[in-house]
Amino acid sequence: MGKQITEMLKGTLEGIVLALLTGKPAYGYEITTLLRDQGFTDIAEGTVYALLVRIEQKGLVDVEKRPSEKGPPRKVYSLNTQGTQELEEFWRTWSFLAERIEQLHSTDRIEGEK
Amino acid sequence: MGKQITEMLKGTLEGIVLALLTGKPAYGYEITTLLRDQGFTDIAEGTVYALLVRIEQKGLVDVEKRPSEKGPPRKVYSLNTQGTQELEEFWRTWSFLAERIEQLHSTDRIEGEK
DNA sequence: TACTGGTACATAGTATCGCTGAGTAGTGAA
DNA sequence: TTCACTACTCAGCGATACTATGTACCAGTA
Repeated sequence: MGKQITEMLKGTLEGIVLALLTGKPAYGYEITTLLRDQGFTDIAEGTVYALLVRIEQKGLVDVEKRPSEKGPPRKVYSLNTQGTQELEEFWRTWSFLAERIEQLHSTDRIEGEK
Repeated sequence: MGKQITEMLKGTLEGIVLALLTGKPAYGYEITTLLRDQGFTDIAEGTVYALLVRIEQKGLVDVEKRPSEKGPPRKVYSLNTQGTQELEEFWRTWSFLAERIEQLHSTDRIEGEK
């Protein structure tokens, strides 16, 4: 997919992860595989963990440590009130951007047909 | 709009500018005002000029210097073949991302209604 | 003349964020 | 013991947008 997606994920990946956490707490490794399942095959593990540290420090999630049947204990993240607000703000920002870009996309196509 | 949009623009602003240039060459100052008109009110002039330098160095645009009636000469940028290809790649990447995020958005709304 | 404001471009320094690459550790199966 | 999967951590890097500032040209006006 090239390098474009890397830059495009900046600012959106956080929202994507917050959205994944809506209603269903999850731990880092689980989130990574969820992302891979959804088509983001190239997202590095390290990226996800770093992001989780960030949103925890921003106070957007609550963390609970739980033992795992296999492997080290898990850190389970769940969206709190502040995280929910941040997610809503994310959707507003995303919609703003997406609307304008889609508009450019359609006018581009019309130009192209001339 | 906060800082979310700043991060979200990374990777998309270049595509936005390339799209603006489709079929109609433009110069930096003009592009800045175009962006402002389209709702991107907070984009700094410096950001646009830096981006234009970048896409010129990448060879995505052709540049022509033209005198202005008012003020210093303008640098008029026009999309070339390579730029057009880059823009097409941008649309593919954007569609990939937008589809997945919109899907998350809809499932989020459904979750929220429960 | 001096000043203001609009036009037009440029750039040094900073912060953010995702990626690379490597490492640590626990578990179970071959 | 070796491998593979699970699970988390971290140092260093590169790309990009923002801040702040500067240069320069022109027109109107007090």
